[in-house]
Formats: sequence, structure tokens, C-alpha cells
Amino acid sequence: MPELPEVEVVRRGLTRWVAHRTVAAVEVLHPRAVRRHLAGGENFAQRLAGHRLGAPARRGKYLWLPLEDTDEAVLAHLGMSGQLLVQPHEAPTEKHLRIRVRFEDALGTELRFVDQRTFGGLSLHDTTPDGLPDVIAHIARDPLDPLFDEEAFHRALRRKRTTVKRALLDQSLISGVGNIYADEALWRSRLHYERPTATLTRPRTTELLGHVRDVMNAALAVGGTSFDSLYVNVNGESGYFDRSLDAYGREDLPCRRCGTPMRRRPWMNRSSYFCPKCQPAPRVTGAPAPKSP
DNA sequence: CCTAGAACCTGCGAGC
DNA sequence: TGCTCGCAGGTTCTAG
Repeated sequence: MPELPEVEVVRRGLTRWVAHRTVAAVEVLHPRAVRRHLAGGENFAQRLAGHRLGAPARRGKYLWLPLEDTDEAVLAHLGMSGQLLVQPHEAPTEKHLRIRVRFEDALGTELRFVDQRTFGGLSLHDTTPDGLPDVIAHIARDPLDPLFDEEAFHRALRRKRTTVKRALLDQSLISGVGNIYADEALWRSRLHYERPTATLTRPRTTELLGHVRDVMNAALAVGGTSFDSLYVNVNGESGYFDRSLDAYGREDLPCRRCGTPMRRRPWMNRSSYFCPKCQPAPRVTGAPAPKSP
């Protein structure tokens, strides 16, 4: 499941293999893969052809390739199963190939968007003066962004009446964190996923953010090794970081800190993994805090 | 306005 | 063997 580190690995791959190449033709093989491009697949293909792609950028789980001669960018989101692959023309067509991008040069490779579950997609958008595609203006900076506003994040946590894992997954507060790294950072912080955000002190927020950054950087360091010359490895499922996970997927296995069996709880149509001893449930779950003095 | 929960989608593995 | 069902989950939409 691609979260920030996996998307960053893809961005680096695109920087090396796709940046500064000129699009010759685009083939859209599944309409859902361009559903964010409201004018449709044909329009997407036509407007991309003939343009040179710039250096890929990323915010959270979104990445985009600016067009070098206009104020537009190709926006990509991998959803849960999306892959951006650089393949030789002659490579067999993947079962779930959704979009193919051919280039004018003679390098012999093309860019493929492959996506089994079709939650991801590509689209073309105008960019704001700071280079951000306009449709992701609501996405917060991610914790690896030097301009991430930690103080504003903490104030938002204090203001909201929600729980800490919900907040970590709220891309308008902090971007790039998904279910896996949320559970990892919470385990490292010894915080239960249902801890009300309004109870977090400033040092606790700082500690939590530190763990979010640490676990993402650790995954990123490992992810960098898993890609070879013709293949932009985006497959979150193959899981090079799997062996380093302390919480996610470890139901009934001993906590790596205290040995207590880890637990899994259904949570928002997915799962939360945690240590019942290191991460005790908050005493007042869901009790509304007094709003005015 | 704010928050919680459902819907979207497909393949895989477990259980019968 | 072949079927059903639960599960995986990021984002967006809707209901309350």
C-alpha cells in the first residue's frame, strides 16, 4: 500500500527515467484511471501529446510531473494498488495496464500506469503560482517537508474533537501517512489509536511527529535499494519494509518492546494494530470535552 | 461547520 | 472442486 515513502521511491525513479522526455502519444485503456480528469481520456491524451515533462514533485501521497512549457502538470495518485512502471516497448502488457505513455525519443522505454483496484489515476491540472496542481491545494504539507508547520499541526490537534489516528490519516492536517505508518508511529509513541487529540501536549505532538518521520525515513532508506535500471518499483505489496514493521500485521505476535501479544481491532473499515500494554486505551473514550469555560 | 461512516474496486485466501 | 465471504484501504461523498 503506497504511502509517502513508496511514493517518494516512485518520484525518484521518475526523476531518473522519465523527466525531460517529450510525450509522443498517450493511450488510456480504462476510463476510471482518468476519472479525475473531468474532460475525459481522449482530452487527457491529446493535451499531453507533444509536451516535455519536467522534474517530478511530491506532496504526501500525490506526485506530479509539470509540463515544461505550460502552467500545467500531470497529477498521479497510486491509490492502493497503483504502479508507475518504466518498461521496454516490447515488455508484455500487464493484466491491469490502465494508461500507456510513449515518448518521442529513441530510448526504447515507455511509462505505464498499472492499477489492479483502480483507486488511483492520472489527470492534468493547472498549477498554482507555487507549482502545486490546483486540485490538491487542500492537501497539507507532509512531515518530511521542511516547511511543515508543526505548531499549526499541534494547534489543530488541540482544536479538533477527534482521535489521534484519525488525525494522522487526515490529509488536510498532515499528508503522506496511511494505515501502516500510522500504526507504526503510534506504537513507537506508545499512544492508543483512540486517544483524543485534544489531550496531546506539545511535547507529545513533537514526539509523535518525530516517530512519524523516523519510520518514514527508515522505510525510504530500504526502499531505495529495491529498484533496478528499467523498473520503477512501486509495488507496495511486495513489501521490502515488511520485516521492519513493529505493529502493522502483527496480530497475536509478541510486542517487540514488552512481549505482550499484539492485538488487531476493526477500525473504519480496516484494522488497527497495537500493543494493549504499551498502548493502553484512553480512560475516557469519546467523551466530549467541555467546549467553553 | 464538523465528524463518522459508507462507497468505490478487484484479487486472494480461508472456510465450507 | 468450486463457491461465498471477509479482507486489504485512500479518497470522496453523504448523512447526521
